[in-house]
Amino acid sequence: MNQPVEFLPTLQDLVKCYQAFEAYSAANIRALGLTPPQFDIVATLGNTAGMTASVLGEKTLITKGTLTGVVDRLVARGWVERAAHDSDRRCQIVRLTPEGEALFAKIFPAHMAHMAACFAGVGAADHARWQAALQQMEQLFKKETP
Amino acid sequence: MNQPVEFLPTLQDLVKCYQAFEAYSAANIRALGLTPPQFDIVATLGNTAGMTASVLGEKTLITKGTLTGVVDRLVARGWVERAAHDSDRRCQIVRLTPEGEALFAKIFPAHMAHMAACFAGVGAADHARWQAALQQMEQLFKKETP
DNA sequence: CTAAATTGGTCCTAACACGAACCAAATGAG
DNA sequence: CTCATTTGGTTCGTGTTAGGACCAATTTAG
Repeated sequence: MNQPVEFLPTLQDLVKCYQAFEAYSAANIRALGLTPPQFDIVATLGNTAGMTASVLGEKTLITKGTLTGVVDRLVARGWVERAAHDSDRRCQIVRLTPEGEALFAKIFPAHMAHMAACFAGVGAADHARWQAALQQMEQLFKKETP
Repeated sequence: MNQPVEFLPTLQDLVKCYQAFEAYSAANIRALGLTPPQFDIVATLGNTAGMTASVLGEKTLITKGTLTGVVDRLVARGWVERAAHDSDRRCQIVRLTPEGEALFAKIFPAHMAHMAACFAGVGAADHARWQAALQQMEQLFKKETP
């Protein structure tokens, strides 16, 4: 263990890369009038018939306690609604309202275009390399997580 | 614009990789008794004579409004103190107390060891590939950020 | 079938994030 | 020198976050 910091530059690059992405993406989402978690939920619900809150939490990686509040604010703005589940009375189906669908149709393509601008001129080989690297690193952390 | 989602898997992998790291790291930091931002600040101040709040904010990527509160809590726990700047009366020097230095000496190596466990068996070539990939991607976002 | 364990959501607390408004000190232009 | 601008920090409002306590509905074990 003579070089305890050999991996630090790798981690610093990971953090800097992620934060650069996050800053770039979040600025546009806020300009579109919502917060990143709100966009995440609207994008996940778009073009679906809705899903239970727990499934929505899994897809968006938002914990259930947080999800309640985020969905509350989207309901208050009229973009999302809760409905009862047919067979399991514990479940809440969360889905977009017609206004929410209209919002999705407007902002989702806009945000995709904003992100696509970053990747102009990037080829499939680059994507393959990056995805391989990221997936390898992800496994490093997951294999140590109990 | 026929393939508007070609880059999406890359972004999803970035997010998943970062969140796997964050979850693994944060769990250990909380087990050590502080929050990730608090650890960040203690680690940044460790083995220094202190620095102004604005420099500390730049190094830790914590905005100044947030920094006030995080430093407040560290001061309340006796690990950090504020001192006047010699020549500029607007500045606050933030630095570790002796108790803060002792904390740093205890938890910083512990957390490094915890992170090093993930990278057992990873060679320099892997680090080089990953760092290159992350730096390339970071530039994609930075060059589009005004 | 009844009791225990699990699951789905909500509520609570402490902490963080960001931006904007604000104040005091320092710097600049005239 | 004097006023306008910039800089360093604090404060405030809204929203996000994790985790835990909690409750009701469901499933499992015996």
